[in-house]
Amino acid sequence: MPRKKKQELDLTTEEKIKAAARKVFSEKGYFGTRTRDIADEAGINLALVNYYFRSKEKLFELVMQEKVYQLFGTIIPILINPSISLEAKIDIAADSYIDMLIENPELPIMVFNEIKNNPSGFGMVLHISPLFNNSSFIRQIKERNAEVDPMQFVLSFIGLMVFPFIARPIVMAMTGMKMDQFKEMMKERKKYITSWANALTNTNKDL
Amino acid sequence: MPRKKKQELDLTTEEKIKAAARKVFSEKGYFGTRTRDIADEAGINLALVNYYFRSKEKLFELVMQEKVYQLFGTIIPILINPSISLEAKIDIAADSYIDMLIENPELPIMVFNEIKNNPSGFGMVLHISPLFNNSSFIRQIKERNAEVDPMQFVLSFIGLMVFPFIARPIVMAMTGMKMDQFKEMMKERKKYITSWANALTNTNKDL
DNA sequence: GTCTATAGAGGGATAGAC
DNA sequence: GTCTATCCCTCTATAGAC
Repeated sequence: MPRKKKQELDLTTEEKIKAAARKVFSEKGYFGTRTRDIADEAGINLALVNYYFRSKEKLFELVMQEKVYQLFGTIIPILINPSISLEAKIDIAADSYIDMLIENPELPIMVFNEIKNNPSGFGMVLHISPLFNNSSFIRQIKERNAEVDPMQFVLSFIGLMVFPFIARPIVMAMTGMKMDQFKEMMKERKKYITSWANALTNTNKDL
Repeated sequence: MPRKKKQELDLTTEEKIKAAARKVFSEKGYFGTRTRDIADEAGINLALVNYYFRSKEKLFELVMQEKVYQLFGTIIPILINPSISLEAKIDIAADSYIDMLIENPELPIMVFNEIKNNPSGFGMVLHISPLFNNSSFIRQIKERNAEVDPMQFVLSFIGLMVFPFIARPIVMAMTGMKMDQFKEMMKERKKYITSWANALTNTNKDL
């Protein structure tokens, strides 16, 4: 394998195609993407897409598996780790998860939309993650405030972080924000989310 | 126009096609939909789709305009109405908006995804809605708690209602919920959202 | 208005040369 | 491994009979 000899920075053809596929599938979705788009983006020939990955569908499944793991596999391990306190989980998750989303702003809408198109296909990916059912996160929420439904809280906590990215085109259109400003706003949002998440677990005090 | 003579419940062909288009476009998106799917769903001939609506694209734009109005046009008037108090807005919006979403669970993901594919196309639809910039909702939030950024609050409030519908396939897969249970959970969620939204505007008390 | 038949373009996949 | 050329199916759109 003498491929690293000449140009250290160059990717293999296979990696070029995968990188192009990640980009184009994210932007246009499965049906909106033509294999020709991927080949052009990768700067290689159309036939090579099928040479390395049997079909458009196989390539898409590969990319989707990565995306699903990126979207869920990065936050669930934090939340179900029994040796981290609830406050620390909220802090760590809000900080690192939003950073990840800022780097991948189209990840949530892409994953949720494509899963809607093929819900059965991703059951296997998700059974890795028993977030509900006796995870430490759920137990910690119950201990903190027995009147808060843990599932409602999880939905709220994740939603507070993820939703702005899904609504991003609308938000930017309505406010006139540019991409940089949006990202700045999301960094600013971290502190709201941690304080609000802490408030949410103590709801009744406010009523 | 003797079309109501025989069967009062029957729709005109044009309405049948539009209804079918709403359903199929919602489920499969623009590129995933074939005009044949719409014709089959409507129980009519393929050629009639082009007879009544010049093209697939024109029909899609028509449907999208309806969907965008349904998703935003139903909540924004409530929020910017100066004669409703902040608490009442939160109550009314949480109640009626979630009811609407329960009736149209695929509406948010459909709209957000298709807008992502064509952000420029919907600028005109959205300029109707100056939600930010001196609306009564923004002013009321500022008055209530000067330390809460109104935009952050709006994002949170809308997100708490909308996000579960976007994540619905995942939530159902992870919890084993059926559709009826999901809808029940969302009705239950109304009271969390109102209490949490009230708590969010008073964040600092909890820190 | 509604149908059948088909034109015409586009796109996934592959054969075969190099 | 990489390219060119092309097969062949699918899909939008329309022509034209009824």
